[in-house]
Amino acid sequence: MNAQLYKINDFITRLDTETLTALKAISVEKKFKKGDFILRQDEICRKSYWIESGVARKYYLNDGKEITTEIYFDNDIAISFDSYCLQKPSREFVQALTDITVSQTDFIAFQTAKLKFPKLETLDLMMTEYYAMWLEDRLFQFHTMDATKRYQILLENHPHIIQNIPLTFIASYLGISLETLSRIRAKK
Amino acid sequence: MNAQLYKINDFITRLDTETLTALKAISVEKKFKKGDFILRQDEICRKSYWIESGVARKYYLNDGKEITTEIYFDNDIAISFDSYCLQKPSREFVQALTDITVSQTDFIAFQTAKLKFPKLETLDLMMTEYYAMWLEDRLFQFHTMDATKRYQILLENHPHIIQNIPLTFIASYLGISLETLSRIRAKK
DNA sequence: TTTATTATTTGACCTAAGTCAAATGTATAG
DNA sequence: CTATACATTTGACTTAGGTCAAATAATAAA
Repeated sequence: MNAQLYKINDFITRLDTETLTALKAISVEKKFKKGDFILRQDEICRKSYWIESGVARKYYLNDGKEITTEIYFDNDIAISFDSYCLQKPSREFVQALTDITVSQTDFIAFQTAKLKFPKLETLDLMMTEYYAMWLEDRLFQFHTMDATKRYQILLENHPHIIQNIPLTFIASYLGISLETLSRIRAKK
Repeated sequence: MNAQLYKINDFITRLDTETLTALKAISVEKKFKKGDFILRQDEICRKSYWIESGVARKYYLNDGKEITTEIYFDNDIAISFDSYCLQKPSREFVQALTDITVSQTDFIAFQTAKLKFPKLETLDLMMTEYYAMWLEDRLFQFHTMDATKRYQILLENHPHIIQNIPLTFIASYLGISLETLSRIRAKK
């Protein structure tokens, strides 16, 4: 577990019960089936989705081609970030890749709860910091590593990714073509 | 100006004078000369640097080669993000590319001020959201655009960048070689 | 099962961008 | 003003990865 996740975990375990209760009060468990859309392009992302089980992905269309930007596993939070923050139409889709269970929290309810429970604002900040660090790391990979290296790192962090997920999504997530990914896998 | 910047600006103009005074009280104006290091690798990033005038860059070393990750202009905030958030040694350098003036704010002083003035925590969140959106956009460019397109977009957003800044830094920032950038410029 | 349908692999060829090397241009220090 | 260092351009060649097309696998549906 990385340092920021540790920090977040630690913070949550120290939360007072009132704050925790308030958070639980605005969250609902939901289920989606494989292939279901959790969010579509042009919709406003009015909820955050904490993945309890299953796999999902986020993607957008670029010249009609799907570009997968994130693959979500257990304990990841799925949102279209700018759509959520600014409550504007999303450029991205979020889709279940397997049957999944999520804990869904309403944006407005969360904003309201933060006013009463300032520690939720701190939690929000910490999670946003975590996302920014994740983006920095991903950008670093695009900036300095070739396709093979990026694939190796993905495998190290998510060895199970090859079991569940069609290659197209993985290739797109890595920013390479399907064929190139197939060739990388064939070697070694 | 993008929507998030607008949101931040709006928030700042509505801040009560106590909060504003508290923020000013922990900020100091500083000057650096061209070439000076504002932050070195392995140092902890204990300050944030609001650029008032001049140009700076952030970079890290990868196999002995400098990779420029960000170029800062007026009103940008320079920090090594994870070093600042986690107060751990920085992997990045921050260096003045021209003589610059910054408003420098101490990390610990800011954390303390946030406890007394909760609106500073909200401001912190908004600025972190802004950084995450900026990273998402940059990642999008690496994910979907070729070198020429990325250069064009950089030029649109920062037409003055070619006046001041050596090509090596720009090429590195765009993730391409110096020679390729020179050829892109020669065309068109 | 058999047949569709969807995933993955493999081959042949092409292109964007990298590398190495040399030439030219532009600053800056004496 | 000249010399030395640094920046940029240009050329020749290489390579990672893309594209298009066809061949297999593997699933799901009938």
